[in-house]
Amino acid sequence: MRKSGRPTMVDVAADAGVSLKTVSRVINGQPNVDAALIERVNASIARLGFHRNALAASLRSGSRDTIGFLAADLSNTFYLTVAAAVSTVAIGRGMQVIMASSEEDARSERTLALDLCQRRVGGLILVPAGDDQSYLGGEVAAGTPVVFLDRPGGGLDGDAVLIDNRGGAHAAAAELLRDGHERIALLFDSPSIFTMTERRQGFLDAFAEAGRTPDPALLVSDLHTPATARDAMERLLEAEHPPTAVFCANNRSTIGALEAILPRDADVAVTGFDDFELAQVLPRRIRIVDYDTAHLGTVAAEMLFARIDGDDSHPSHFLLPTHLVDRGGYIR
Amino acid sequence: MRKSGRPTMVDVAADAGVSLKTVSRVINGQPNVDAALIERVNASIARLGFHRNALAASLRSGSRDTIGFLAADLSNTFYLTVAAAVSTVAIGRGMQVIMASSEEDARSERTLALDLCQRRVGGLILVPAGDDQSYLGGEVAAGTPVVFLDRPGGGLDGDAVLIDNRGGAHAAAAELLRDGHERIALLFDSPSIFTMTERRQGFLDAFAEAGRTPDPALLVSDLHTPATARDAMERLLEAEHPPTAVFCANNRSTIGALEAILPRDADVAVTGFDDFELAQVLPRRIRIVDYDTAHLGTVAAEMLFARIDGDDSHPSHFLLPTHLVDRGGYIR
DNA sequence: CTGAAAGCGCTAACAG
DNA sequence: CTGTTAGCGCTTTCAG
Repeated sequence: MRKSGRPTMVDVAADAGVSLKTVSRVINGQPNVDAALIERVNASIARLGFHRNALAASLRSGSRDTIGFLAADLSNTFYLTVAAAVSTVAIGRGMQVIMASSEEDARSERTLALDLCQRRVGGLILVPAGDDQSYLGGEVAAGTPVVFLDRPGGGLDGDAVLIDNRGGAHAAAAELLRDGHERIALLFDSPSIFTMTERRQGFLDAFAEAGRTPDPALLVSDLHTPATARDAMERLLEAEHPPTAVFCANNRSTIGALEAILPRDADVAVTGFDDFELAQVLPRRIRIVDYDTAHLGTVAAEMLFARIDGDDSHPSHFLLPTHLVDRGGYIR
Repeated sequence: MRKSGRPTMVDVAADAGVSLKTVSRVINGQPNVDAALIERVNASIARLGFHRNALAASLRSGSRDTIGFLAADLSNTFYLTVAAAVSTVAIGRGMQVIMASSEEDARSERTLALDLCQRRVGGLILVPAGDDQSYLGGEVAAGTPVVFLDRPGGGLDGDAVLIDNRGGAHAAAAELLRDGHERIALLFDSPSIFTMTERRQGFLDAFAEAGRTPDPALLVSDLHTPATARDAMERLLEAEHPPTAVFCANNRSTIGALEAILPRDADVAVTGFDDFELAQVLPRRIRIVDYDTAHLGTVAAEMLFARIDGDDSHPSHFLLPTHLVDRGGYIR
């Protein structure tokens, strides 16, 4: 009967000598089927090695059984951790996750997001690479909810799940100021990145509140890698008036700063945004603006599923709290 | 015309005043369509905000446009890195990746793998959690290729992409022996894990080749976390005859061992399997059995696509080479 | 170059 | 409790 490889429900029905609909009922666990028939159908399913085609099922029923997660950079541990959390929530709901990465490219983001929509995902968690997501307007209107993650979306009204970047940076800088530091450096990446401007702003806010102004010579931007951050830190340390403290706006900057500070045992207090592996093993104590990365994914997934379940309240922004914690610092 | 939300190709055809088939041709870029009609159809597509339903397309055509990646533990950076590499290859082929995690549970693995097959993935990359994948026999026979990753599968003939665990551990131990170490400890996780028994075997092989036998008191197993590895290392250091070197069979063990060794500045040479973030910043030089994690994913994806493209040669095993490298060790 | 008809494998509606 | 009939949205024949 089966012309092309896999057995279908029609084959099972023929084999079991029942109707197609009875097979469907058995497979979907619907009530009101005679026990003997259930037995017979199950036997045929096993004998033929039948597996239901989920694509056909969802085409007909219109149900969605996957969600999309479009990261900005899947090679970044941060997004991967988020992705794992999203996946856990989804699987708990019997759904699976299609993941993709825009590689921080706005055009890729658009292509991939629309591609996911063509696959009729039930919803989309999106880390914006570009600043305009209005191209998703049609999909959202047609009932595919979108939740922005890590960065707010543009041109589209949607939920967003963000780290409290500004609050965390503010707390870090305020603490350094309270500790009496006069010269505090700031190492950060490109100001075109949302999280970077937020963290810088938190840093500056703390100065403003203390009635202070940071030395512009100590604010270094465009540090994309630990190596560039290390070089920048080395220059600061060798300058005439080196900083007594440094705030690193992401973990790549922190690692780079430490690569400059530790070998020369420089007397500089270090506070960094983002935790990292092995921070515990550092030979000196540093402060970290920490947060629960996985929770970001969990919250995003839960918001998305709430929308899928029909929540049509006004789009909201969730701010993930941060905490200042100690890392490293064992006695040598 | 559109009763339920999204416009369909029928709607586009009606709007453009052409047949359904013409719309299909335009959308799929098939030749032999009048330029004026293409124009008209594209205008209608834009006006209606049409997006093709990829599910319906692949149901009818039988084509597959996703592959499945089933990791053993998506919260582990290793699998996440692999996943990212797989995704990159897939997207380069216009396919997307559905990811899931069995959480090291054989039953979950089975459920999720079969679920992915029900979604008609074009192929499956699988990190076995259990030791029997014969349940996939039917799917493989029906044309869904499977590639095992990190661990060989059981009960099913399939390609496998593995790290050269034994060779890497062998090289590490041989080097320590050449360096004259008499007492070399081995810290590892459960022997029920494939990679662990392979690495232990490589370690033991090196001893055998040198005509030596390791002290059983220095071989510690079942270290699942850095904390337990740290405790084990502390006990070894405080014993009557402490080791002069330690080989840690995974990065959790390495981190734990360092947490014991660094604070007391113990004179123990450290070699670890698996690199880790921040290994560069360590205050002392250690040796690492390193390998290209992403490449593992790339190779697995390429093997899978070769199968999808019809390669029906005998299943093969790919062994990813390892390299001994220095980490850490800046001048204090 | 274009179109009408059939059907992928399943579920939904409505009968019996 | 069971079966028959449509039809999801698209691609694939096969005719014009």
